[in-house]
Amino acid sequence: MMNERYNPLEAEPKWQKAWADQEIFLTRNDDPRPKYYVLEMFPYPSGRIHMGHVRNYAMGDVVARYRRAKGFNVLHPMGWDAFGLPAENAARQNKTDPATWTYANIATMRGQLKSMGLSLDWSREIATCDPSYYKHQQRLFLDFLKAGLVERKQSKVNWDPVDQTVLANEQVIDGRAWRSGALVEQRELTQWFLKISDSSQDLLDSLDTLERWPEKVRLMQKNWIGRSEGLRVRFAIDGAGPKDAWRDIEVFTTRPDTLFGAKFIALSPDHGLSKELAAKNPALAAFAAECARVGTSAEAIETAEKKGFDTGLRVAHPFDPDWKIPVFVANFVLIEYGTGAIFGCPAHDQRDLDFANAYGLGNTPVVCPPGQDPATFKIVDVAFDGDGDLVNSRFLDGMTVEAAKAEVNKRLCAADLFGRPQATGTVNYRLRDWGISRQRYWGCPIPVIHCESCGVVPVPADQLPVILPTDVDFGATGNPLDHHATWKHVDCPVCARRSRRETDTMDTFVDSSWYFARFTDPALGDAATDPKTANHWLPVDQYIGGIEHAILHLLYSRYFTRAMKATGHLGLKEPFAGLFTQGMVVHETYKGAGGDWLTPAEVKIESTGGARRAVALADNAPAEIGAIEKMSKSKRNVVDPDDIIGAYGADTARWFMLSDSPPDRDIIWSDEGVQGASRYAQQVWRLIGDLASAALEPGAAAPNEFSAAATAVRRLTHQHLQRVEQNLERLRFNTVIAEIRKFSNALIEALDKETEAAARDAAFAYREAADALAILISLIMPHLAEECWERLGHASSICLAAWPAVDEAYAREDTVLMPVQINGRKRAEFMCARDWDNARVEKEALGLDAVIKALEGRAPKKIVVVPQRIVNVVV
RNA sequence: GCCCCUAUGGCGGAACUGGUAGACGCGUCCGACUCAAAAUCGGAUUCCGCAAGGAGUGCUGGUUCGAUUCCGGCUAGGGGCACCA
Repeated sequence: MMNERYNPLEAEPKWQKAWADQEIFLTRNDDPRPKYYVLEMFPYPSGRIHMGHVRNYAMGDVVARYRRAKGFNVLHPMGWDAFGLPAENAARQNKTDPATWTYANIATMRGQLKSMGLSLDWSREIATCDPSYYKHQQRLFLDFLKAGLVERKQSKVNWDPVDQTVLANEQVIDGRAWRSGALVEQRELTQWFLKISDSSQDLLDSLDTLERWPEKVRLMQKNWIGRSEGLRVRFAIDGAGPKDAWRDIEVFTTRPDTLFGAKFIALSPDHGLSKELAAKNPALAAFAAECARVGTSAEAIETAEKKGFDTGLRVAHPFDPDWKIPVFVANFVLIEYGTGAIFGCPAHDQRDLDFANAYGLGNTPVVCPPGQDPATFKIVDVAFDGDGDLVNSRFLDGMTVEAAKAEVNKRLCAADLFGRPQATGTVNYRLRDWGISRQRYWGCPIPVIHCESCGVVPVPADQLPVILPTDVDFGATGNPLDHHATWKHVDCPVCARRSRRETDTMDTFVDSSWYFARFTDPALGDAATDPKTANHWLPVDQYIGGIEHAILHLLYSRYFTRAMKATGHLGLKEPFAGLFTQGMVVHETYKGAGGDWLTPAEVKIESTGGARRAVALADNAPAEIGAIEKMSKSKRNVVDPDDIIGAYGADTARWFMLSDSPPDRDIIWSDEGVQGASRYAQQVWRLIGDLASAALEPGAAAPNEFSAAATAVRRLTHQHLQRVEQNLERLRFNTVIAEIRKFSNALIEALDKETEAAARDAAFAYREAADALAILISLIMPHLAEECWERLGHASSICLAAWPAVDEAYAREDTVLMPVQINGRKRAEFMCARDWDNARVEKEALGLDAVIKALEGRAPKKIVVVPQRIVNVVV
């Protein structure tokens, strides 16, 4: 049959326009059908979309289209994570202002996303840099402030000297700023904090309720929160009198069982006692300064040897007043964790051992590993941190580690030191408060005013939003808001005195911590959310994004949702019921003769006799094919989605993005793969054409009887439908695609066999198959599917078509091919009816020629029959 | 150092809760159509072997009638965390 080729470049814009004109993807909040909220992480408007976006949004779109077909009222919105440093950097470089740059990027990227044919409700589009969005964020901040969820405190911060901004601990990678890459310095600043650490336990406990989150992400968050149970123990300082400010040192330990192995106490250089001693001791002051200079860089820390300074102080062992322990200030003790002081047990902690060995403090093993003789067990330079029985520990001897911990805990909590219990059981968390202050222009202004007499005064609600001024100077470094002539000077709302506006703006993670709630009613003018609407839509049923946000964005969003609940904006704690983290898009890298990176577009791949060679297009010089890596500008191994869509169409790009690799793993972008996807689109187009001429008219009634051939076609349809559906539910898009291809392959084969003019029952079966295939295809290649749908004689959009119901009677096989094993090796197979009992199956199997031959007259010892599965004969 | 994940043909990968290993695709080879090419169609493609047959899911041991799947030990690759006491 003659078929014209399908032309995606013509069809795609046509259908995109039709969808927009008919407002097919507009979602109404008052739609009575059950809701389904699917959301992909919104993009930063960097300029152009990249292949990672294509993959992310292609996945979300499959989910959205599937749920829509299944009868759900689907919310599938899109917006822009629009504040952030790149806009400011661009402003400095190109003398454009950040707003102009950002909105221009948004316009470009919106156009690109629209060319992908995503089923998005564009009427809900938001940009976080828009005052209509950040107005509510400022309001949320003030509500949190009032509710005691926000705190202003002096703290040591990570200072990025290049971007002139503060970084969260999480934004410091190997001692360098995650964006600028500059070496991070330490500075004391007064900062705004969201008190996320107060919610540590709740954030930890609730992880167990997030059943549709990847186990990996939950584990990463658990480790990040870092709960540890231990004991705070006070050691009395030798010779200190009642008048002394420091009479004891409190340490935090998770190993109180090793107390009899203690050889030293170590204080952080930032510990109060260290500072006090340093004030009187220039040598110690010099040591502390040296520790600070080492900084936080990974190289420094990794190469730094354990160093300490003997303060000369001695403390008494909690269980023996005559046992004196030296007190050091040491470079490896962190002030932020626990109490900023530790007791060192060299035998059972590697760091303590390294330190003790350096300063000749010795070690006493107090936990003996099972099977070792305590009399000969020695520690030299490898500490033992495993389980065992206590030794050299007086009343603890013979106990397990766990029992010894409990015993020490009991005794010390009951003991008295200077009128208080000597120890208290404590739970420590690694998670620290979320510093949100940024000394930047392009962010949401923190809506407070600093007044000399009234202190920190919130900006009154009727004066919100505090809008970013547009007349700013990016000439100087630092925060332009700080240099602004008029913006920062305002009258105090309370006493009218001349005051100073807060010039810090918020961390952009704040912006992305509630956008999913705003999408539920994005035009709402007087509140961040309408709780009724937001509670209807939330939680997000399926959230999809990159693994790189496994900790920061997701943890902050979880906290922010709790804070919004506490202030009456939302009624739930967990914003994302289902989470899926997709893998990256990777590509080969190419290096030219000169050692410079080449883009895939600059290279031609030739394959001769199985060996692949790359040749630079510019000069025909051979190029080196390098490692397959994440697409990045620096390696130049990027493929522009526009180029692909322009050459093959969006459907092909979407199809390829979802085929081959499991969605949570990296996918290798390859030209051959794209061509394969494009070829398949044409194949479907031809197949639908053939089916259309073999099929009954749309909506025709089913005949009463089906021939064997017609029944076989109906089986194909229902079996593949069922398998596609099962794989869709698991978000296994690669196997969804494999099943769709199997289905169409089988239909091609069925049509080939059809020789006589189609009978009515067969024509019905082909109609059913064609409609089903088009609907399956529509999830991934929606434009092609519309074209097919039209060709199949349907008048309305395939986007409105209902998901075909699986008929179990057809989906189920009533005969199965039964393999027969002899001693676990397959020797034969036979067709077996579903209703045969085991005895019949056994008899049938033993009667097979191949089985009789393989048995060589031996009598079976045992015959295992697994119904519908397998027969195994044991001899 | 600790924690986690992964390992299957030439390549990406499939295999439901232990039941025919290699689905589906990419590539390659052969063939058809064509003056030719592209496109398309048909066939082959885990390895060894002409075949019968044998081996085979990183290595190694175990449990089982039966192991890619479960358990122990190892190796390699990837990711996360980290002077966190």
